[in-house]
Amino acid sequence: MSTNKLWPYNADNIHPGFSIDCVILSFHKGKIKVLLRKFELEDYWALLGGFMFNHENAEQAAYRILEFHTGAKHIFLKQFHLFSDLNRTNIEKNKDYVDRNKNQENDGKWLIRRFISMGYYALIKYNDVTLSMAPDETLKWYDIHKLPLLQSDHENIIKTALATIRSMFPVIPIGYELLPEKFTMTELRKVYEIILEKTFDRRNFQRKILSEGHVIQLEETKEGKTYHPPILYTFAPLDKEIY
Amino acid sequence: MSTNKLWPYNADNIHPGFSIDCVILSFHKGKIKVLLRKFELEDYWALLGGFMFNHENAEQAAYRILEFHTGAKHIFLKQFHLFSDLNRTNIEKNKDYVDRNKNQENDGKWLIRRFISMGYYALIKYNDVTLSMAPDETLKWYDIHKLPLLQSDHENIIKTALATIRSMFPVIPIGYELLPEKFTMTELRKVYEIILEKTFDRRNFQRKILSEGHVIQLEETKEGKTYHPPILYTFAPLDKEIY
DNA sequence: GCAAAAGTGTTCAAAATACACCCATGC
DNA sequence: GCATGGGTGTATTTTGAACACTTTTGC
Repeated sequence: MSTNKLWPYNADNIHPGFSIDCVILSFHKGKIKVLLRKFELEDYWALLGGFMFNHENAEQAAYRILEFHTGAKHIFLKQFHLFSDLNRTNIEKNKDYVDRNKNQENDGKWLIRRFISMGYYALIKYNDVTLSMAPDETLKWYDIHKLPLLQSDHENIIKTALATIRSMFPVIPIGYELLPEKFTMTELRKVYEIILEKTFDRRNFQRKILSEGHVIQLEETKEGKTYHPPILYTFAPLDKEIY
Repeated sequence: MSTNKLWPYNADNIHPGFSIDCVILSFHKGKIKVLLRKFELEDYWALLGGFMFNHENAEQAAYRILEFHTGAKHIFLKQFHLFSDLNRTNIEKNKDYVDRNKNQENDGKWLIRRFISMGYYALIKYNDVTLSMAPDETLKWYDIHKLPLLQSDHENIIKTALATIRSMFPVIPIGYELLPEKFTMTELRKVYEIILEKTFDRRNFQRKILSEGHVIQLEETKEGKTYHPPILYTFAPLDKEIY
C-alpha cells in the first residue's frame, strides 16, 4: 500500500458515497484515550477512517483500517451509528484535499460528493498497539476529555460513541477489552468511572465485581510501588463468562 | 407520486448503493406485529423500504417512507444496524424487478448493483395506522412469531431489530409507543413478555410498574367485558418521565 | 508528621421474588 | 359448577448503599 492515502481507493474499487470512521479507545495511565490522525498541511485532527472496497462488507473494512494502523488483530469492534446529515461532508475541504493528492491514475473526483459514514467503536489494550504511520500523517492518543480541534462532525461521532457505550453498559465487556491481562482493582474502577461518569465506593465496587465471578484475584502484587503494592486481578476465562 | 415504485427514485436523485429498511412494529390483540409488503408477481414479502434522496438524511428518508405507507407522523424511529454483506443483494432478482418496472425515463440500471441497507425500527400504535397501498402492492401486519417467506436478508433484519430492542430494554419506551392511550395492565405485561421472551408474575409486575410512576391508574374499566372488567391505565405525561 | 494509596466488614434500606385466595361472569 | 380473567398483600431473599480505621511509604 502506498503512503498516499488516496492511493488504495478509487472510483471503481469502493462503494460510492460511503465511508467508515473508527473511534478507537484504549486505557492508559488512568485515562481513556482515543486514537486520532492528522495529515500534514491540515490543521485539524480526525478519526481513523476509510472506505469500503467492493469486495468487502463494512465490518471487514473497519477491521482492515484498524489493523493497518494499530497492528492489532481480533479487536473488539462494533458499529454504533450512521452519520448522514447533509452538512457533515465539507465538499470544499474535500476538494482541497483532492487537489493536494490527486495524480494521473486517480483524479479524486469520486471524493467530491456527499458521504455518509458508518461509525464504529473499537476497544483495544493500549500495549497491543504498534502505531503505523505514513510519512504524511501523525497518529496520537488523546484523552477523551481533552480533544483537539476535530474535522467536520468527528467530535460528535466520538461523543455519540461514548454515549452508546455508556448506554450499553454492562453488556459491553469494556474492562475486559481495555485493560491488560493483569490489572488492579483501582484501574478497573477507573474505567467504569470514566465511562459511566460517576464515582463508586471502593469497597462496594470491589465486592460487587468479585461477587460476579468474572474477575479473579491473583497472588501477585503490582511491582514498582515499594510501599503497599496493590493486588493484581485478571478476568476469568471467557467460557465461564456471560459475554 | 406514481403507483410505480420505481418512479420516485432514479440514478440522479438518490444516494447510490444505499437503501433503508424499516421494521415497523405494533401491538394488536395480544401479539406484536410487523408490517410487511408484497408486490404483485413476487412470491416473497419484504420490509417497507426505499432510498435516500440527495436532499435528505437517512432519518428523514426513513420517516418519509414510514409516513407514506402508514399515514402516521411523529413515529418513534431508531436506526439499529447497517447491513452490508456482499450476498445480501440478489442482483438477479433486482434485474427481474427492473425488467418489469423500467420505462423510458428511468431505465432502472442504478438498481443493478450492490446495496447496503440501514435498518430502522419503528414503534407505532396499531390504531394510528391507515395503510396506504399502491395498486401493485399489498401491505399486511404479521405476527412476529409467524413470518411468511421473506426477501433476501429481511428475516435477519427483523430478528436483529427485536434483539436490539430487547438489549436496549428498558431504555426504549416500548409500552408507551406500542399501546393505545388507555390500556390494561395485562396488555402492558404482554408487551414486556413478548419482547423480553419471559413471563412475569402478575402481582410483582404490577407493583413494579406502578412504583416507577410512569403508569397511572384511571378510574375507568375496559368496556365490552361485562363480568369483571379490568382497570385501565395510562402513561404519565412525558415531562414527568425519564425518557 | 502528613499526605497518598490500599487493605478490610458491618449495618441498613431498597428491590426483587415467591407465593394464595377471592370474586364475577360465560358457558 | 367450573374455567377464565382479574383483583389484592405478605414474607423472604437479595442487592445496593452508606460508612471508618489501619498500614506503609514518599516527601
